[in-house]
Amino acid sequence: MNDSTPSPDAALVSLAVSTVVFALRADSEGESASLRLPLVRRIREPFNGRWALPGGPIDPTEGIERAAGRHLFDTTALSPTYLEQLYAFGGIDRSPSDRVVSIVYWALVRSEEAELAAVGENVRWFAADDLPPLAFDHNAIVEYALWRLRTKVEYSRIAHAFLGEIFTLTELRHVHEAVLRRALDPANFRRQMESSPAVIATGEHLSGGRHRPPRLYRYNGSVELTDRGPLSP
Amino acid sequence: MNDSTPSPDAALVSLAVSTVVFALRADSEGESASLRLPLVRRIREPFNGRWALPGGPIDPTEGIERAAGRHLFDTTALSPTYLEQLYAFGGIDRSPSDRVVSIVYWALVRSEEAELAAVGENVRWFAADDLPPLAFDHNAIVEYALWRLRTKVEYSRIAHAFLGEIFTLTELRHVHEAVLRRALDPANFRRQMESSPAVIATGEHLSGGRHRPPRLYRYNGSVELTDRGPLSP
DNA sequence: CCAAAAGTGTTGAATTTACACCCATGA
DNA sequence: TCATGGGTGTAAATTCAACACTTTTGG
Repeated sequence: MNDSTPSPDAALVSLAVSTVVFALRADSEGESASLRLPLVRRIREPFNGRWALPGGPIDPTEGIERAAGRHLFDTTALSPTYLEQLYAFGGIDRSPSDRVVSIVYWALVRSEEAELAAVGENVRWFAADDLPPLAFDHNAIVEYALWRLRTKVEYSRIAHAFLGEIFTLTELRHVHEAVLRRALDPANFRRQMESSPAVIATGEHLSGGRHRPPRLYRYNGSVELTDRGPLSP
Repeated sequence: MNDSTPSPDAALVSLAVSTVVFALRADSEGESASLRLPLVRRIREPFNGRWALPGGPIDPTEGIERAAGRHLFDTTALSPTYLEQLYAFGGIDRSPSDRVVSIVYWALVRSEEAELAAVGENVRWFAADDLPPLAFDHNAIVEYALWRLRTKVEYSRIAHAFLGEIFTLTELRHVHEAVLRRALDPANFRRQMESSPAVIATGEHLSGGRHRPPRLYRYNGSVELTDRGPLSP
């Protein structure tokens, strides 16, 4: 960026965005849920026919985060509740044909939103920890995104992005448990959450369950969801 | 990256790398040290004459991290001990003339190494928390890099990258104190470091000081410096 | 009234923090 | 021997983790 004149070689490196989108889907019959992500089938070389992360080139008139959101919506009809930059991948052998630098985002969507996704012959959901061989270096990218999600759940409030406006602490705990793949103590989890300013009891209760009606909570809008990089404010 | 054919517009978005380099310099007369970083003066529009982060375009035959290191060496002669990707900046109004996406790295260099930097009319060191108005969005980028450095010092062992092979715990503590800008309890700091596998006592002592000779330590090479992103292994 | 989830209380362990105090050296 | 930084000991405060126990609902 020190040199404002694009080098004559600039066009030889193409720039693209991709997004790793996570949703939570309740396992059949069980209480637990598992992480899933949407992939799109490639319809040209290289890796024709393989599954890949949704994405595409950057339009010169849009910011890169916006480009990620647009490609995601165009291919899957998804609008994530959370979107953050993951990493820029720029190794020279990522693509066998051309040289591509990919700026990858990761995103979270609510389960209801995930239902609306345009699923079809060329768009499908996969279990995040049981993927087929993907195009390019996308398996490694998903691994890294999973690591970031699991790390960040423990110190930020991104888990809320999987839920709606109003939720019970048990629902929130189930999200944490599904992401971290281990059971959490309900009593201690409750105290942790209530001691943080991020969640607020509404005073309402959820009726209709088979047992004691749990309290309902909502997000504290004045608390930032999490740091989303340098451009948050 | 889903579309392997570069769009006809690809050349309209140029791609560059920049690096925020931190070094520690002892303040005159005092015990404390302060963070400094090298900037280069721009010699063309836009922002002609302003100071900016070292960087430049990506060569199609090199990886982006390598490109960052190369530009850094070419303009300042510095070889950092630590280099990690910071963030990709891609807003549409970053540059008044063209559209540039910058992948920014941050780096640490040892003090001795910093002495060797090619300082001149167009390369100078600045105090990290007292910068003039820089070109583009570089002030904001440096702020973010500072935040990352301060955050990461607390849970990783990157502070070692400011020191040589062998060091005393007091030297290491001074690094932490300079980065965090607050005093740390020597007794507790010592225990923290010794309880971690990252540092190992050599058994040697440093003689020549004015007081009791302190023990010398070295890094534990088998412990990763810190996570450097998805490409570490 | 019973089963089961919601929610509270309590205790011991582990960790953090503050600070008193002894040690070893050069001058 | 004294000033000073190197290094150890220790106890209070805080946080964490495990789990017993009480509450509230539907059936």
